Amino acid sequence: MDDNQKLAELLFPDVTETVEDLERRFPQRALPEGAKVTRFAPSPTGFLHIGGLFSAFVDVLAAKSSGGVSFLRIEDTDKKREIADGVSGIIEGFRAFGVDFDEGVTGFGTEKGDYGPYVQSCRAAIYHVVAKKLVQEGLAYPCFCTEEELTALREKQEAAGTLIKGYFGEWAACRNLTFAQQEEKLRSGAPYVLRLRSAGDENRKFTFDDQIRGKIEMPENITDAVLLKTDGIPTYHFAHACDDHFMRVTHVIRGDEWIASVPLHMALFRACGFRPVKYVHVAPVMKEDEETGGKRKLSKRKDPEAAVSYFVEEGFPKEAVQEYLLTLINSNFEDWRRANPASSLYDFPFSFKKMSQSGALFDLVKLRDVSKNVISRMDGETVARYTLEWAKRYDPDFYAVISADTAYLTRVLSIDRGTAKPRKDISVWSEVQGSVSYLYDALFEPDYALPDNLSNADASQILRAWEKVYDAADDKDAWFGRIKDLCEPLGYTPNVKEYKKNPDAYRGHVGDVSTVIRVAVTGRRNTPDLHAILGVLGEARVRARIAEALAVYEQ
RNA sequence: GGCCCGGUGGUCAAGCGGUUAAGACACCGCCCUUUCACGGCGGUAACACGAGUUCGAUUCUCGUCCGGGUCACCA
Repeated sequence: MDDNQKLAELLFPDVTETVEDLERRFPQRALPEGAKVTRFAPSPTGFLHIGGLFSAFVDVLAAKSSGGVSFLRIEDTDKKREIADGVSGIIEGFRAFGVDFDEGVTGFGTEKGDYGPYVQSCRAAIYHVVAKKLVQEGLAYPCFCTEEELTALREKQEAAGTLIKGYFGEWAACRNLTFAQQEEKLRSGAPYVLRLRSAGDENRKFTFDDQIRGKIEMPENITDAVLLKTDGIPTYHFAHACDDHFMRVTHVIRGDEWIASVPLHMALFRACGFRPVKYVHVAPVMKEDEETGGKRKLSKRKDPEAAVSYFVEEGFPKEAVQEYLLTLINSNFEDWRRANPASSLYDFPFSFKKMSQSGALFDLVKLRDVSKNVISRMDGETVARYTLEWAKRYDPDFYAVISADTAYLTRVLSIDRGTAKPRKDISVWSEVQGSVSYLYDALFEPDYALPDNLSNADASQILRAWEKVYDAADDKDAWFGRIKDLCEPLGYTPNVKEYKKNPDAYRGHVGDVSTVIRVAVTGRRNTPDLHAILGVLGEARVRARIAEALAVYEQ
């Protein structure tokens, strides 16, 4: 038994399984040619960032569009940051926005799929099998340096002005310990981390092919990175190599802050004898920074809209957020959507290459526009259902009013909807109340102010005349015909063009007459189709409101 | 500082040596219209800078500047 062998036994006496065993336990996936296997791997912070949603979308899009598999893995290797239940919030966020993984964690303590466990803290045994093999092959070694020693090393390098900082070569004190020294330290119970024995050469470059950016050339990794921390838990880097290999991931989609770690990752895959994955480094979602006038990453602390929960609270339909994110992912999405209004977004011919290399500013204004269009395509019933759902949670008072009669709500929200030119005035559910309040007596707060060219006396005269001819049974044309008939006797013209040609000849035109009726009935100047509103309100309430308005104008 | 990435209108972006430099959002104007929201038409507005290469550069090369990332027992 050589020293490496002895060291491996000393370090991992309980590990009996081999890497070959693992290869058999997690066989190659039986997938069609070209199928992509992707994963989204957040830390369980209980918080789903909009950027996370963004890259998760890329994960499932890439998998679905290639006949592959996507899964959710939880990276909880940092016990210092651990919080009680960090996964439920994330799962909830995904559910709210319709992201559906094929495998992986499905809730706090639950998961599905054959390549698990999908929570890293449950995979210690797997990492140790690989670690043992690396030690046996002399590719990893225990390092007993203390935090203070490492700090001192950093300072020395700083002072010496070394170009590369870190634990490597000459600086790596524990790299060349003899077996006897290692054994002695170990037997004395000294804490240690396991480090990679790097075979890299700083003067040698390698290139890898990023799926978005193309070829990137970098110097090889030379540092002896930590593989297992003192507590035996792997670092992100080592876990990445082991997990993405045994979970048979083909494409690692992650934030571009990881580009700098690729040399290490390549070295790790090589040392472990794993076939490297393909990398897809996506740019972060940015936000305009008022202070500097520049761009910065959307920040969890400073920006409420960094959390996906913000969008559900504000009442953005999930479809709107999906569509908007898709436009950021592939800018030709909008054109495709226009051509395929009814298709599932998963049918979109998505491509890594079309993704932007630089971070896109998250544009709430554009989101609202997308949302407005998304909602305009829904029928009244759907809008009612979503509104109810939203209000129930975020606006109980409004919910109490509208939930009393959902059929009525549907009629209210069907006004000017479902036509060739549907109404586009709602972009978030929280705006519904403002746009329909006048259709509820409990929410009705009329503003009887008239345009400057109309006096209270004019209004009263018009309302009194209209009251007499109003017939709730009229269809729209007949109804408007009666209003036109009202015009001339009162000194208005039914012909707007005529009025514009000769304004001094009239007191006003049909528009003014209609406005008076509109203001009296709805308490506002701007509304959707008045005839439809009258129908929804019903004759009794219309007459009551006219009376109320008259009381104001005639006082 | 070393290494890496990026830089087309206010925003998201097409573009891949020759274009009047698309489109969408926002903004402005006009039209349509009983109001609004739509819809239609039009408008303002961009290749960071400097050298090359080339008959010709937004496109290729180099440099400068600016922005971003990374150099942990965090991911």
